[in-house]
Amino acid sequence: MEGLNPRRADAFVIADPAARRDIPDATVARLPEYLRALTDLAGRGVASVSSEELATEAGVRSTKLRKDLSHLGSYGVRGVGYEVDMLAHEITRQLGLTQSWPVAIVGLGNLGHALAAYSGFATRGFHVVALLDRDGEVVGQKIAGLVVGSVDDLEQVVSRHGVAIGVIATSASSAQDVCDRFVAAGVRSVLNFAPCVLSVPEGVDVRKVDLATELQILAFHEQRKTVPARTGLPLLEVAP
Amino acid sequence: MEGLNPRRADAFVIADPAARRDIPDATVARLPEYLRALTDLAGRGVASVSSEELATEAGVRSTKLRKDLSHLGSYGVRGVGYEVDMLAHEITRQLGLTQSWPVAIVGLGNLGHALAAYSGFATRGFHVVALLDRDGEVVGQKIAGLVVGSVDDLEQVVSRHGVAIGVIATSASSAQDVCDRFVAAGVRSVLNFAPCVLSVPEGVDVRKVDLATELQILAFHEQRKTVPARTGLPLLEVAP
DNA sequence: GCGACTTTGTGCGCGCGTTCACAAACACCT
DNA sequence: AGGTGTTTGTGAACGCGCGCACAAAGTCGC
Repeated sequence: MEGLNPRRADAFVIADPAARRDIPDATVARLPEYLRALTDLAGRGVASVSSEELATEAGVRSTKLRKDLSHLGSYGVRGVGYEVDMLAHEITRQLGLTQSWPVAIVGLGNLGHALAAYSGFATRGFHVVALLDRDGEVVGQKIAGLVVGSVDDLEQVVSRHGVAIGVIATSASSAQDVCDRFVAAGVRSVLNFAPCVLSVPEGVDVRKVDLATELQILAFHEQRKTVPARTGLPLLEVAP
Repeated sequence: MEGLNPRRADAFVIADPAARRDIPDATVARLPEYLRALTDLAGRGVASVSSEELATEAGVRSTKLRKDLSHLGSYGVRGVGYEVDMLAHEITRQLGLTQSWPVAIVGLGNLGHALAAYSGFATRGFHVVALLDRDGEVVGQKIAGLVVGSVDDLEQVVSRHGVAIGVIATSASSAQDVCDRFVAAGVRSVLNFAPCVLSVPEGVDVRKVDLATELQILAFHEQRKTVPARTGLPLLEVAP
């Protein structure tokens, strides 16, 4: 695409148009969904999409999609749309998924077990390099093609495999300890499935996924649906 | 649990101070975390907390916590703090967790299996009433004390158990179909683990959890940390 | 080659959410 | 009782993100 629109100054690096401009967090959070939609479309043999179609596929409004994409640069063609492969590649690059990131999973209970076997990781830019557990019963077992190691070797595993992202699927009581050791070993990105808050130093990112939390948020809205006005009683109508 | 929060009320229920004021979405999303923190504290025997302590426990700033709580009413005592039990009960009530919600899980692959066995559901306001799968190989198996039923019986299961929340842990290709049947059967809250967008009619809430998405967001930031300036080429160094 | 049409990219206004600063309210001490 | 100290609750300012409206830029038909 560099060659298409370069009206001037070909002598200098035209590549990376708005390259390192900081991308809003809200946009970053949606890029994976766009990438997934694009991958779907590519799989169906679609070569080109309009922002309207892609937005529908990704579950957002087309204006929002276009504004999001504008932060990456100008990769569409007016009057036509976006080339699927090219846009997918660009988002892949922006997300840093041109390489596959090595991931370590600690805690192989029900959830950890499922994560280890989750194929979505491998197909979307990650590969699990190590499984660690505290329980001697679990250590040594083979899960999803990997032998579970002892959590005692965490530092060694991190440095040997260059683990970039640590996944914590332990109980809440062990999570902070595991997190501290990840951080001490140099890991600066953590995905936490334990229902607790992790404290980390500046420069370390933590994302939390709590299944019960999601259900509770749904419950809140569900309750408001099923009980339109609390009960029959005449609530005090405080006029503002 | 109905007995605790009786609909009736002797005409003058002063309780429900700012009762049905609409609570901002951002606040609702944090209430589960506050509840978890409070439950932790109660378990440790703490009877009273300041907003500062509770905020630390929940991973937010105290001002944000206080503003959030102010939307529920005035449950603190100035100069003292919040009574743990009372505040926990109030949040529980607001989230609609005074009752336990019946949940059905469809799709018992790795993830669905882990969800079925996840104890966090039971302890935090939900109980799994049914497990459904399409695969005849899986149907009939006993998982976490429940016999897996056929997805063909979905409608029947929903109405018999009064399923309020449907959890979709199928492949992306089956998710929309399962969702449609949930909705048709009267379910208005769906938690989707499949990597795809679900379209639902007005009045139905869908929350999506995508594990790969979370990792990809982390990868974006990780990349920006490890590659301060893109690659070897002489990028324009915009001095900050 | 030119006009009509389509679709992208973006400046602008608005609303929500977060943070700050401070008054209100309560406990405790003398 | 009154003064002091502590902590809550909230009005107000600020910043971010979303949606709208429209200009820019390309394609297509004739």
